[in-house]
Amino acid sequence: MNIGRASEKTGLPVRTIHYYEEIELVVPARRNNGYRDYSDTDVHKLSFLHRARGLGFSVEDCRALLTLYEDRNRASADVKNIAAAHLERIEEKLTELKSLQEVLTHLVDSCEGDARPDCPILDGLAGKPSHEKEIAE
Amino acid sequence: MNIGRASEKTGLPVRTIHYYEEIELVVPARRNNGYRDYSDTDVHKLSFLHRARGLGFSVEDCRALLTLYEDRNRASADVKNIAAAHLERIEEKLTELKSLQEVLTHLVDSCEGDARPDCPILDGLAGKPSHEKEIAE
DNA sequence: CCTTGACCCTACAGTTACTGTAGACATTAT
DNA sequence: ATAATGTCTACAGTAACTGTAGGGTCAAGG
Repeated sequence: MNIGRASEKTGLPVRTIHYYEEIELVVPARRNNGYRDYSDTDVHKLSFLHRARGLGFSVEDCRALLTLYEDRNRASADVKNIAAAHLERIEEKLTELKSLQEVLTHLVDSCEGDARPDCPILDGLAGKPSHEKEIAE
Repeated sequence: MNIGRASEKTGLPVRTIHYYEEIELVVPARRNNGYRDYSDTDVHKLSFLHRARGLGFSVEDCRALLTLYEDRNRASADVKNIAAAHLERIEEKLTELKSLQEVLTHLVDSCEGDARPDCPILDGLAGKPSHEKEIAE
């Protein structure tokens, strides 16, 4: 399929898809007229990139993860190691997201309506346990 | 405290902390000798930035979130709207992270040991329901 | 067949968010 | 006192896009 359709399907801007070809992350086939021709597999990879990049994984992280996708015919020990390492990072991110969510939820719930100059919940923004006090340096 | 200590406490490189001053995200006090002097509040903000950036929020998103932190003395309707909007995005990210986690977990579990050329779990990488088939374009 | 509008191409420049380095001053350790 | 370490500013470089210009391609209507 053409790049425009691939862009629609994946949510990635055309220019970004161009870029991913340039850095050899997703290199599509070409038609006789020079147009890029994206397979469904290519589109999967692009969707995956959209996701993973949006979650703060670097392009090189993504390259490693895409390798899992492509190297499934090869020795799986390496594949497993890479995947496991990324799983750990995903779990960390999950924990952090949840705490961010909690803090914002409290913020919305408890500061609604009236201003509270010293709302202690905000201290949680940085992940600091709420019982800690500010200590002047 | 000095920038080096702030760097240790937050996990952010010194150069990045410089940058956040340059773009007026976290502007510390200065000592007589010209050294930056970070308060605990500054360190909170930096830790928060470290987190939120790692989770794929843009610097401008972070600026809005830090505004919540600083503007707690002001009208809270705007604050609430901003926080609520970000909560939605956090929930989306949570969903995506969880599905990424699930896919990688299956990958590690089921492709362990022996190579499976057509492991259907990999299709999930792009978030595609597993019953869908590849259809040549 | 011709044109017109939507889509595609490459190439080059600009932006965001850092990151590295150099040269100089300040502070701390021996 | 001196050496190591920490900090300063300023400028340059990198990663990951993003915008734009100038031109070719294609499908539909006249």
